[in-house]
Amino acid sequence: MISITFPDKTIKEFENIPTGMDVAKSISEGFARNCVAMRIDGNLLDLSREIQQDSSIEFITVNDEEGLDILRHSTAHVMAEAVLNIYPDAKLTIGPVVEDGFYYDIKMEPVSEEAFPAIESEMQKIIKAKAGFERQVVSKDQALEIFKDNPFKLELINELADQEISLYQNGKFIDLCRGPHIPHTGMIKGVKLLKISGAYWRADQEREQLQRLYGISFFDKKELNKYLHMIEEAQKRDHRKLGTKLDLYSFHDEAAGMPFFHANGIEIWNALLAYWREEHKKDGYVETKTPIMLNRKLWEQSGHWENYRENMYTSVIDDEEYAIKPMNCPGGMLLYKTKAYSYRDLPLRAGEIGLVHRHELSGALSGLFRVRAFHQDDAHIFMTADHIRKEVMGVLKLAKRIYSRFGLTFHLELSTRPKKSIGTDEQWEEATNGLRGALDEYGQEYFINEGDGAFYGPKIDVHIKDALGRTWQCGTIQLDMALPERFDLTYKGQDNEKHRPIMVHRTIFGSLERFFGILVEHFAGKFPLWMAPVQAILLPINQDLAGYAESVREKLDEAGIRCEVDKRSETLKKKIREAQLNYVPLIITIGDKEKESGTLSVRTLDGKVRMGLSMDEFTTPVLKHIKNRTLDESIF
RNA sequence: GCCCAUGUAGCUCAGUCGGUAGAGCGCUUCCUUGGUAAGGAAGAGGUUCACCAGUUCGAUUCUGGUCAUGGGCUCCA
Repeated sequence: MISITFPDKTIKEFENIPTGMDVAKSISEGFARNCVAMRIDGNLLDLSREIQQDSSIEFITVNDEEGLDILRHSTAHVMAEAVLNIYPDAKLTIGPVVEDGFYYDIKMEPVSEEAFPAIESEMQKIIKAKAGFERQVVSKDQALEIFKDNPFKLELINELADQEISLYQNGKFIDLCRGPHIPHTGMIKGVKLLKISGAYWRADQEREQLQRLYGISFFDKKELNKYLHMIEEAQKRDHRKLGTKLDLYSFHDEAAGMPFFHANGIEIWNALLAYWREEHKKDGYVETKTPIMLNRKLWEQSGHWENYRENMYTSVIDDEEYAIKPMNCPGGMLLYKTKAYSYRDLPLRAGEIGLVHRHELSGALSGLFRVRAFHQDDAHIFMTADHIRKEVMGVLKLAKRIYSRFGLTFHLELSTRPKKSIGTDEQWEEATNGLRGALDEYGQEYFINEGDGAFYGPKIDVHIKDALGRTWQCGTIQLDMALPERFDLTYKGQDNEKHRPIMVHRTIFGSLERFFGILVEHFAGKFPLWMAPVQAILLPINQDLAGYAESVREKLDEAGIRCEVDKRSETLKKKIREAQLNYVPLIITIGDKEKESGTLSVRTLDGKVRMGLSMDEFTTPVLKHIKNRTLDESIF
């Protein structure tokens, strides 16, 4: 007698060693409804396996993330079957689970999203049939025979080891698969096809173009609706839409990938930069500026001409070839070389808001997130090996200060020496240990990407997390062992000998344009007071008061509050509504009472109204709030 | 760069089975508006439907190409 304890504590006893199907059957009998798969001795398996008597079994329930992945992978099979039913000539390739759902790459005639309803209704038929997923193990030869009409599967099979090729069958549909799968298709309750795109077989541009169908599924229809609602919410804060609505920036065919910033956008931009400059000054940075166009010879010296040329914009001037900078570093090298340095001058922290241009592939462009012209908040820190730990710590602390100002959290990743790299083992060890030491001392947990560093040195990447939980790589701290060498940078040591400084490239925002876009989506357009393009709007309740409102605007403007008057001949109700929709933090109504008493009546975005504030009672807390750059919504 | 979709007024979009275009918002003017989420009326606005060719008596509509945008792929030393 063998007993198995199910997740909901029920116990089922078996006469013999149970098979997975026995377990599945007892689940369907009501012993544990939520079971989708099991883990035996640590291996994730479906419910169609033999169970050893001494196995340690753990069940994966629908609430587990793993359970959801199994469901979605099974849904990919269902989708593939549905596609085959509709397009018999289609050839399946692979169908994995991804972060938000699953996809299946299929060789078929290109289809558009118009095909989704038909595929979805075909999938519903398969789901309603509640066919069980059955696992079969066949020999390689048998597998080759079964999939003889599908060159992609044949390629996959031929790469597998000789024994144990598993197939999964639900109804008549059979697919090559490692598993595991849910017990039967009926467990798929909410399913939706999301998008379609082209993809290459084996991600190789030279090989067949496939159709990649994306979908998502849940154990519960409500979960699906919640997910679809979340997508809708994310779309509402799309920075491309909000940029138009809030009059921040625009894009034009005449300069693809090069954003135009409007007056409102520049107010935010300037607020960001003013803050950046203030924080960097505190940390002992100096600010520099280098030209955007530099002679080819410089790029040859830096190595960019050899390695990065296809991404650079070039031009010929007076028979000399020039390139627009894709990075700021070579210019920074020239700056360093204008002086002789003593060890006492180090560390030297030189920042630059540098405008760079990179000719990204046309298909890669996307709003402010992927552009061809952008500003990097770059800085180069020149130092000795002894400085590494402290300097890197300094950057981490600075990054934390700046990110938390926006309510952004972050995680850290350390990338180590790649296969193709320059420098000696000792140099890499010293550099990597420096970064690791700084990370350890900083104390926040970090991930390690072995071999993911740049060829010229190891790096720390900072990934921020926005209000929707999405992550973005913004900050980076890269040690560079190549450029100081190529440009023969030196400093005089205590020993009166020339030494090679160590250099770090670092950014906090990364690309200002991209960070701007992230902030728009993070705040959903509702910027904190210190960043808001229009901080206060004055609404005269009738046209006769427009002149007085203008005089108030001048006073507030002088006090340092960004302010506008809505002079339109509209009702107060409408003006307030529109100011709210544009997320103006301070909405001030001007009527005769206010004019007579010289006071202000202010409505904040939380809907609270304060009447009869004197100019001082208004400006003092507002200016303090702006100066503190707080996220706190309450001002008074 | 590759695949699919899209490109019509400042914005969001409709439309023309081929006969030179519409709505709402916005804008202008007038009337209104005296206190916290959309007041009313009239008017202007498209070098004519991204651009360039082709078919046609005639193209915004059909065909081809180009450019741009969106979703992916790839790329992001």
